[in-house]
Amino acid sequence: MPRIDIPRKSIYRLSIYQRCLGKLRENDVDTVSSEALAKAAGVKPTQLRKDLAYFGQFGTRGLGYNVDVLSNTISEVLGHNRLQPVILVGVGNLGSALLRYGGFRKEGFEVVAAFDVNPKRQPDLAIPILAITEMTDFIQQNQVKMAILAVPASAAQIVTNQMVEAGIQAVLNFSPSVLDVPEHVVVNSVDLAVELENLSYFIR
Amino acid sequence: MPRIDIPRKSIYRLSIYQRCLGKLRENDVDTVSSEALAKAAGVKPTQLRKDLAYFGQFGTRGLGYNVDVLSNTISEVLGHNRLQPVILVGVGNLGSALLRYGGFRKEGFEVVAAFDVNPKRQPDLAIPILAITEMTDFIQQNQVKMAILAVPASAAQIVTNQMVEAGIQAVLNFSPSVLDVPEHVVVNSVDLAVELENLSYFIR
DNA sequence: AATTGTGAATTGATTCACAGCT
DNA sequence: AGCTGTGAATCAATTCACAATT
Repeated sequence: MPRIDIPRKSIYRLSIYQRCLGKLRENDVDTVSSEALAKAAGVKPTQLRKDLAYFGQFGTRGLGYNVDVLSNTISEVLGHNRLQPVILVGVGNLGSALLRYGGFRKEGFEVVAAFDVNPKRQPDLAIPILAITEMTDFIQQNQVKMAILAVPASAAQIVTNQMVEAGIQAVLNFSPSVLDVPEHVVVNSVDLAVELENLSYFIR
Repeated sequence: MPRIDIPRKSIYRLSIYQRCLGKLRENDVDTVSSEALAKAAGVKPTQLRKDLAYFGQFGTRGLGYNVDVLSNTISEVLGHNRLQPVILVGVGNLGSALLRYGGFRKEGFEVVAAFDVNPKRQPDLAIPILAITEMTDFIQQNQVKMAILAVPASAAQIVTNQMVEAGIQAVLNFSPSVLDVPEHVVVNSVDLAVELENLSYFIR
């Protein structure tokens, strides 16, 4: 599978298309043109078609795309047809908000456990909050591959090393720090302060 | 100022460099080479130099960069020397976590008010939570230019229109939707589900 | 001797333009 | 006739290679 040399941004856009297709589905639309879908996703039609072309041919010339078929195909490409288990590390403000945030499940992810240095009880949450010392075992026993990291910058690299050691292959990093990971591990960082700073540059 | 045609990613990286410089400062380092700083920021030295070159020449050949000088310069470029007021709209799980998250202030942003359809009291917060009907006036009276949007997808576009109408020029969007805004408004979107989906693609 | 600053080369992503289906 | 799929062309970002400077 030529996962390499497909632009990462294309993969991002696939998720956006997927969400737009979901809405069309709800409205019982069954066919959509690249023009209409692109508009909903905020991109150009040619870009949408190019993005899809990396994975095959899913449309019908003269007609457009079948909403269900395309949606299923994208699900398959993104590899989230079955529920993917995720752990969350760092149950501070942001961490606990993310736990409560239901949006993941709908998209095929399940936060199966959370870890913190001091695992104070959060009784309104269905998910167990465990001591960080139990993390390695948990990852290994449950074959977890994905982690959400919401610890302070000072702990980020240490915790990451531990997770990677235990078998984590993908990290969604909310800590304001640059993580150093081996080749085979993917990191996506969401840095709130950086996003704000970036915006402030663009307001003249 | 040729703010146009400077890659947006360069601006992002400037923020990262800035943070690394902060750490060096704390450790009383006063000179740093492009190589060392680039390493800390997770980029190549040439890229760092190119990024800086968009704005001028700040280094000394044979020596490197003065940490204070460079840091101040970047602050100036990013335009956050003075505290920038920000409003937050949508005080749900994510929204209230963001309010509690102190990280913004340190980086030059102050959340001056929060808005929600039903402004239930959150007594532990220093910031007033106001009805969304008061938003327009507040924006205009306080000349607020930046907003953090944390409402559900269904409300996102409507609220955005209202904010933009009132004078907001930059939006940090946490809602899972593609926002349609006029030319002069900047949007940065952080879509948690999309980030996870993206990661899940890369774990074979 | 060391390290920046930068034009040229390269690599990558987007858009165009149109051939190919239905 | 309409809309997809795609090679070619353009546009953008990164990296190289080295001249310039301290």
